[in-house]
Amino acid sequence: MIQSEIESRLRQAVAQHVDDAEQEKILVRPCSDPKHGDFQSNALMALAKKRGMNPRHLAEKVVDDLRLGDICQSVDIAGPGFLNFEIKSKVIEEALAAALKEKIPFVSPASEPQAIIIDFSSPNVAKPMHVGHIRSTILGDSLARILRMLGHKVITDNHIGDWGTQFGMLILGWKTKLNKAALDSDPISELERIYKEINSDDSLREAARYELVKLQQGDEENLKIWRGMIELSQQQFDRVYGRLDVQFNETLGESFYNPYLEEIVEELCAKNIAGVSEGAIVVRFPDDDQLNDKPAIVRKSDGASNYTTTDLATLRYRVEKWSPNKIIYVTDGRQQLHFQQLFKIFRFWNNQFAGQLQHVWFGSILGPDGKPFKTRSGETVRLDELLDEAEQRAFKAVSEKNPELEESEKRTISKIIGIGALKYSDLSSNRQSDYVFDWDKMLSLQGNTAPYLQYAYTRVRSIFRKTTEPNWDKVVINLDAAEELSLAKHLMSFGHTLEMVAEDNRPNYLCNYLYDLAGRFSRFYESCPVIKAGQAERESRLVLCELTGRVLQRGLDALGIQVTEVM
RNA sequence: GCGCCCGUAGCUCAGUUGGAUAGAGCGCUAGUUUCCGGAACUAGAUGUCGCAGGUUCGAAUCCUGCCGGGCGUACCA
Repeated sequence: MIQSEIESRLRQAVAQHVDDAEQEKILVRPCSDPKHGDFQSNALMALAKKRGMNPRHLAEKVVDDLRLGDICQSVDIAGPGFLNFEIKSKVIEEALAAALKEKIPFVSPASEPQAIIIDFSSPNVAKPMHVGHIRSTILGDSLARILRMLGHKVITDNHIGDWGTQFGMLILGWKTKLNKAALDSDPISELERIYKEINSDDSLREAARYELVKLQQGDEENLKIWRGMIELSQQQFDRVYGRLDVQFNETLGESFYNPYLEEIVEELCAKNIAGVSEGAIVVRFPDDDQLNDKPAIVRKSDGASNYTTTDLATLRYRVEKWSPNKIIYVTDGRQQLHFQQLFKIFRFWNNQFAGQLQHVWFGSILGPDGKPFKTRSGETVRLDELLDEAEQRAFKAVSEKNPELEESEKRTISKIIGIGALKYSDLSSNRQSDYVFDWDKMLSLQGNTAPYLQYAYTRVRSIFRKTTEPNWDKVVINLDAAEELSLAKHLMSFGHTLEMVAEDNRPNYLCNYLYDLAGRFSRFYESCPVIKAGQAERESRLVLCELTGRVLQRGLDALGIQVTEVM
């Protein structure tokens, strides 16, 4: 990568003048404004400031020692100490030629691959998956794809909610209220119905608790019912994940960790990490300004453990099984306090673990009224119904645009467009913002949407249906037009964009990059004829088309979105 | 009360170590098609970046205070 090459040479040059320079802060970025050049570095100003040096003077000395003649046309110092680099077009042309041979163009694998566990989705047994699961599922899957693309070993881990007091009610309902026919036709709705029926009747509370105790004590009948509910739920999960094209390496329920909960609480007490308070066992954080009045319960006063304990057991299991460098939890922002506590307790408890623990949180999905997204009747929106609607709306759009397509082809395309639009609308905004769910916007097929990117891809493919593919090894690349150079330079920063996404766990950087790419391609497409050009120019431009197509396809794939030849 | 997050164009949102003149889409106005998919492209108008201080050569970004909103805050996850 040219960018990282400039960066490493700049670091060397800086080291000759500032021996204690923070190397990792010396960064080279694409220019914010192309008139300044191709790449820029702002690092010297901060570096000089911290040491009371004159930034401009430092820049001059560093540039004197910087050997970039083989890459750069020019290296300029601007304003108070910006460094601006202009790349030789020959170097760009060589980079494109090299990219044609790379498996993933413009991406170099991480120099130190890491083992990273991503915990996301986490649906609950006997409940329908709903909009609340969509952000976690889509974000987590995208992060997994991106980290894998960068060469890391990723373990996707689905932590299923298969345990808790609700199972007392569900088992009681199963035994006394179950409608077999309804269970056969729509098991999840029936499970939801019996749960609600029991839950709304206070007189059944004791009986439900009794069923729960029996389940916890290993009663055969109740265990069988419980396993049946898990099985039915897993079928539902698999259908949804299949439609979303999401896969997990590991799927374990909370119940898997039940055998370890007691020993963990005892160990925490033995190590004086936890203590008794108001009948419960809690961990306190007296040394932490933020948590000193926020104890975490690890055993409730009724003797049962809660999710903090389960999560500790899960953490220990994962650390032992996978020895990860990093564990990422993708959940709603409302769980921030829980994860702060969890990570702190785990550090007290297991001080050998050197990996990172990250809580990657996201905001809520709101309806058009600005309140949490619900159906008109106030129910939570089921995920399968949401996917149905996305596909139906896309089908309508595809049918209007391309009525002559076969029915089955329209179906296939509208799945790609509909699911893609849904995913993209979620991934393209800053994950920490709440976002307003808007069908028309995500499928409006204009602006920063998946269909716009997919459309750009179909235009690339359309060109190749009308011409013969050149021998890529022999094409002489020659970039003259401003639109060609603008497109080519942007293509080159694909890998850097993925790295930034991985750094902050923010796929919206990639969305912005792809949107920018599609725009540059459209401008190139408008002003640079490909098929009608003479052979040399045509083949050179076909390289740009081919690489744009590959980067769009890989980039969308990193978001879990597919492309289509026609739409 | 305490903690976290948010407040950027009429609407929905971006904004990469603090960095160069704050950007998109929608909507609005005016254009572009003998040419590879017009689901496109070009041009134009629109901002006290919630308010007030501070740090800095430089602040939407960092610090302090205030206003407004969302969420969390011991036995749900």
